[in-house]
Amino acid sequence: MRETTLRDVAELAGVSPRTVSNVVNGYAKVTDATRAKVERAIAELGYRPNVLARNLATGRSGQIVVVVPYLDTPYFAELLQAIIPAARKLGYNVLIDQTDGDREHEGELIGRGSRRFLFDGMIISPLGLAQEDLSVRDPDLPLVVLGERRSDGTFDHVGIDDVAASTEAVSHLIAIGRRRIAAIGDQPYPTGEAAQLRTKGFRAAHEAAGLPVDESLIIGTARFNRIDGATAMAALLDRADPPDAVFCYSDLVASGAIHTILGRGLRVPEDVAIIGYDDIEDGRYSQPTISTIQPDKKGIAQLAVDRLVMRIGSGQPVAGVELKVPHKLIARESTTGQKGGPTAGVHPLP
Amino acid sequence: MRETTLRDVAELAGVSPRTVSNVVNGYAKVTDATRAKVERAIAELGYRPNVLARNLATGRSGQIVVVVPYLDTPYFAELLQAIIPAARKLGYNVLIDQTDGDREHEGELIGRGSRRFLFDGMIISPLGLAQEDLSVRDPDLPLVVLGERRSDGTFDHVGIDDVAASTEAVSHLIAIGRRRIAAIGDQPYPTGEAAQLRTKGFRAAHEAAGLPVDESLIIGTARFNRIDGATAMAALLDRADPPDAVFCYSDLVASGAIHTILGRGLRVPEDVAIIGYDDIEDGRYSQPTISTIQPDKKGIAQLAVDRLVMRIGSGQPVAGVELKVPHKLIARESTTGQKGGPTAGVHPLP
DNA sequence: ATGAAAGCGCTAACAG
DNA sequence: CTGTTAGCGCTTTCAT
Repeated sequence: MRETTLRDVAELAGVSPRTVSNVVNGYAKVTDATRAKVERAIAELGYRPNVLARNLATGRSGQIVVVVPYLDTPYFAELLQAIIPAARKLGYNVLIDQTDGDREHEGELIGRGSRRFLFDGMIISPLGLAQEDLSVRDPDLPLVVLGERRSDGTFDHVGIDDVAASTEAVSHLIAIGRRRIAAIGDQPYPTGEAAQLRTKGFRAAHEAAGLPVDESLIIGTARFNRIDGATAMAALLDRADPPDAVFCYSDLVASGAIHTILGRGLRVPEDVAIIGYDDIEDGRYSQPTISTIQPDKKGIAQLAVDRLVMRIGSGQPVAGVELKVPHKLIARESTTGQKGGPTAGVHPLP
Repeated sequence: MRETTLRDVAELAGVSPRTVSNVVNGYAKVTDATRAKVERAIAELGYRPNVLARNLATGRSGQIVVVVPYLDTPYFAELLQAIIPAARKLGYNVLIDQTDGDREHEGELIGRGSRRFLFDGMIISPLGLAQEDLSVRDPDLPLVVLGERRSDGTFDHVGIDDVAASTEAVSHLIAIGRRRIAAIGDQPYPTGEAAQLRTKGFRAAHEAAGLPVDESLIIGTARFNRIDGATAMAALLDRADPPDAVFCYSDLVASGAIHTILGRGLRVPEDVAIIGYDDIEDGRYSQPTISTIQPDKKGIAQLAVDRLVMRIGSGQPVAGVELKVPHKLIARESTTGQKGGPTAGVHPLP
């Protein structure tokens, strides 16, 4: 049995396809009488518009793609969890791509290539792409960039103020009396802008407190994973003069660092205080709970989707803007040492 | 400037659209000479086929949708991470939906409703849907179900042998000398089949060892999250006769339980041994590392995608089958107590 | 406010 | 092996 088409509906309702289309899309003005007739016909036939046909006719797919380096990194998973419903609410389906931080893969995506018609816009959290790479792309692709890049004026950028957030994190460590503070996660090369902003905050906090920065306490890592934190922390503890606090560039790094510290029989925060970044759910349940910088993930998701849909809607190129979303310092056991029940230190959920 | 179309290519190459289509899709036999001509024209014009048009013509979207309850649950994130490349390799794009375990939402999806033409098939990990609900659905939708359901013969089901795996987990606790073993995560109601299978394994292990089951040690939880584990564990420790081991129905539950135990100044595994389920990455880094049941996630992803694509390809309905994927018991510190470096107890990655 | 008709760009049945 | 041609089902300009 053939699927019922718009034409079938038109016939049954005794109107033209044009009118049915109008009713379905709520377009032009339609008499209440005809609208009722059409709607009855639709109900009777169980008609559902064929999205594929509509896509071809309109030249739009009604889909946006979200590109992240890793899906199983809690931060990105949590972000996606927020983006999907926000997009759905505006009538867009979400396609997901993961790139493993591969520069070529990311580059191909923003160049659009073979999947050109598959999505109307893109939200990307680049890892492998350097700042300049972002400018070499399909200029017609509506684009919103997440994380630590700067807009070149052709796309929007949504993120938190990383330097300010990092400064707060390190200032917090100083405020609780720590003086030998290490940083884990620096990436002093073109694609490591995220990391560099955090290092900048690390320095700023020292300067504000009138403390010198021990350069040897800034440890670089290729990625922001647990293993990186665990390894870097081991190196720090092997020193003759280990730090009494560490600013980790992600909660995952913090988790790895804590693992190493506890594994050596030392205590957190008594021997070494730890603060992370991202406020992933794990940090609220780890032992000890992890102090962190909490970006407003829902805010990021909502803003990114709103801007992207706006860009798609406006046929014209829109000037790219920098959008800052609020963040918050969440002090938990890994710096304060205060114990509590399973939800101690958890920021109240909305 | 108009996009170049297949017709433009045909013209430039001096052949018919039909031939260009053949070349692009590698369909019928084409002379090497004409193929070369066409390919040159394609390159010259920078032609990219319009997926939207192709979709309409073929009646297929080239997309599959993966439906999970929560994206930010590590187990699902890790599974998705495996599914996406597997699907991409077979030429399918992946749409992702999260349902929050909402029965209605899941029901609407397998009924297909308005997005009927948007995807050619579905992989779903149902949470809110009971076994019977799965049978009430669009019979033309190629479907592969993940997790703990049974096939009703119209769809495929991919999963591990939960009863066997659970039995192994509990037998492991018995093998290390524990006798008062609790279970956290039972769900004795229609949508709790996953949980019930694990409870079945829990009983089976006791029976095999000739141990009685203390029914009061089987704790129900609404979900499999950290907070559920933390709360249930607190109740267990409040008893006059607390358990000396706990089988947790997910690693997240285990993580919450450990949080509670350590928070009370008790030790894992000395005072209470813990084993989880799923082998999420967190478990390899938590303190202590968590013993668990490791399902072959890549195997599940590959099998699910393969079967689904096969179903889509065969126009005819295919008899649904039960597909079992291997699992493995991974003993880590939370049961063995052995310490190690950051990767101790980690199952070697492929 | 509604009808008629021309595509959107591709695929595939039907020749040849 | 290749050309011709008729749609896929919807949107949308142009009339009326």
